[in-house]
Formats: sequence, C-alpha cells, structure tokens
Amino acid sequence: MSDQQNPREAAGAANAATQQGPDTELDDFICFAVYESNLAFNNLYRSLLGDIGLTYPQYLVMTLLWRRDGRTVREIGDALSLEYNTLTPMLKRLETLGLVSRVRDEQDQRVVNVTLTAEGTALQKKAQAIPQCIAEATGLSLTELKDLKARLDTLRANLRNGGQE
Amino acid sequence: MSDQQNPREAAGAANAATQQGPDTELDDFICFAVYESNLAFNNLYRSLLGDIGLTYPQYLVMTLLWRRDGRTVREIGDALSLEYNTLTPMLKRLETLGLVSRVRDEQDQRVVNVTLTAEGTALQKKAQAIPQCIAEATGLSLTELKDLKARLDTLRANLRNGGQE
DNA sequence: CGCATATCAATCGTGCACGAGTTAATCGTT
DNA sequence: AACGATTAACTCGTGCACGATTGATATGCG
Repeated sequence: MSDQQNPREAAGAANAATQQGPDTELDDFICFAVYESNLAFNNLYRSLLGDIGLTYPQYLVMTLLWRRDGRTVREIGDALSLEYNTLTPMLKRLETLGLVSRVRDEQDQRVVNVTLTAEGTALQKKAQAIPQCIAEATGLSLTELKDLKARLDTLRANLRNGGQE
Repeated sequence: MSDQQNPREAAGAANAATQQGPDTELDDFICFAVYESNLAFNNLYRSLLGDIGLTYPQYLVMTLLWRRDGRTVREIGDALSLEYNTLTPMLKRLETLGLVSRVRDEQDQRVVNVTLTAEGTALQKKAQAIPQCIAEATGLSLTELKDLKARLDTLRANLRNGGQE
C-alpha cells in the first residue's frame, strides 16, 4: 500500500491549504503528536490496568490517595485538572468498587472527603508493577524522559496561560 | 494558598509508595505530562473551534479532507488511529452538520466514501487562523516545536510496539 | 442579624474512545 | 459455483471530559 498515512498528512493541512509557508506547517503537528501519544498511553494503560479493574483516570485518582490519603473532591480536581462533573461520577464508581469512601465534612458540609477503604489501600500492591512497565514501554532513557517531561510541562503552562487571555 | 498541587504529586506516587528509589519516580510523570498537555490542547481547541462549531476530533477529520478530499472511513481511522465505532457516529454528526457526505462505494459496497460538501469546503476559510493561534499559544519556537514533535513521535512509536508484545 | 455573594458538589446533556458483538460484502480456495 | 475466511462498517454499552444549570452550605458586609 503506497498510501502512507502519517501525522504530517493529518495535521499539516494548513500549509497546503492556506499557502502560509513552512512556518505554519508545524502548528498542528505538535497537538496531533500529543493527541496520538495520549491515545497510545491510554491504550497501554488499558491493557495494564484491566487486570486490576481500573481505568487510567481512576488509577490517577488512586495514585493521589495512595500518596496522601484523605482529600476533598476539589483537591483531586486541582491535582488532575478535572471538574466536579467529571470527578463526581468517577468517584462514585470507585466507591461502588469498594475502593474509596465519600463522606461529608463535619466542619464544612459543602465538602466531600474522599478516603481509601482497606480494599483500596490493598490494591496498591497489585499496581506496584505498573510504573515500571510504563517506563519500559516508552523505550526512552531516564534522561530522555526527564527532558521530555520538562518540555511538556513548559508547553502545558504556556497553553493554559495563552488560552485564558 | 500553600497547598501547591503540581503534577509531581499526582504522578510521582510510585516513589513514596513503593520505596523503589528515584528511578521509578518518573515513570508516571511522562504519561501524566502527556495527559495534561492533551487536556490543555483540548480546552484551547474548544475555545478556538467553538466559533465554527467543530470539536477537536472533528477538526482533525476536516483537516484530512481539506488536504485530500474523498477518503474511506478506514483511511480516516488509520490516519487518526481511531476505530470505526468512534468514527461512524462522528462522521454522521459531520454529515448532519452538512459538512461531509457519506456514500457507499460503487465497486465495493462494503466501503463508505467520505467527501466534503460545498459547505464543508467553505468552512476551511474560517479555520485558517487556527493553526497560527495554536502555534502562538504554545509559546515555543519553531525549533522547539520541531524537536518536541520528534520526541513524541518516537515515544508514540515505542508505546505502540511495546503495547502489543 | 440578614442578605448578597462565593464556594462545593451534583445533575443533565453532548461528544469522544473503545471493547464486544453483528451484518453485509468481498476474497480465496477448492 | 460454493463456501469458509476476511474485511468494512455499524450498533450497543461503559466511562471520561466538559458546558450549563441547580442546590445547599458557608462567608462577608452593611
């Protein structure tokens, strides 16, 4: 098959379309590369997390709680850049799975505190191998990963600032 | 507020949790960085594309067709790494919007050919400014973007290979 | 105190992404 | 020609992500 599909074709349309020269050819490249990398991570996590019955976003929440138990919905949302309308159903699913408990705060009745159950704490053991698997699957050295992360963090910070102007 | 939530806290849990040393501390970092960058891009595109009534994945499909009109569902899926069960409803929405038409292939009745309508072609003009906006929002130089894209492409290729072993 | 305002969380509706399963058309082999 | 295997597309169900809206609690200010 000679119809070679690469990201260039998908994201580089601006050049062919608007004749703005090679400078704009990269614009969509980077977002498409991020989009595709995210899809690839999602699929990898799906296969790794399927055994323990978590989705990737659920795993991120559990990871937060394993690191420090007892957080409000807002704190979790801040950490993961997610809104209540995403988190509330997700936390309810984790509650249904018996991994966390959701309890109204005594002092401030508006707040819901999310804590690990014994089962939720125990699950950490089964998830131990996952970070190592992910790191190996990237095929990158520690130095490369560190560097790539730093660049992505810069990108993300810029996007958030620029998007709100 | 001293409760500074950063990606480190969300994705670096492996270290504190499993005491495996600094080497595993980065494992989840990179996927989280990609996850957050993707969220940031999605939100940026949402604000930019809201005016012309497209979502980001829809924009990617339109970009493909603007570059070369007349593609099968399979070709679009290959280009975007998406399955039929994602694309079929999406293409139907684009059809409902009057931007594309979906027609069974005469030679091979299994195949559905997707082509731009006049309205779909015309929409390209309104979308012209978007790549430039995105590029500026990244706050990165062309060299930096090019480099970052290359690294992400490598990462993605590795993930796909490693995920299927 | 009393009332406007802000905050926390939840609900509803839409769209993306994928696993699983289905249907219909084509291909390959005999 | 016939029939099993493959391929293209679709449907259904689940979960994530977000805009818009709502409700209930807490805070601030006159």
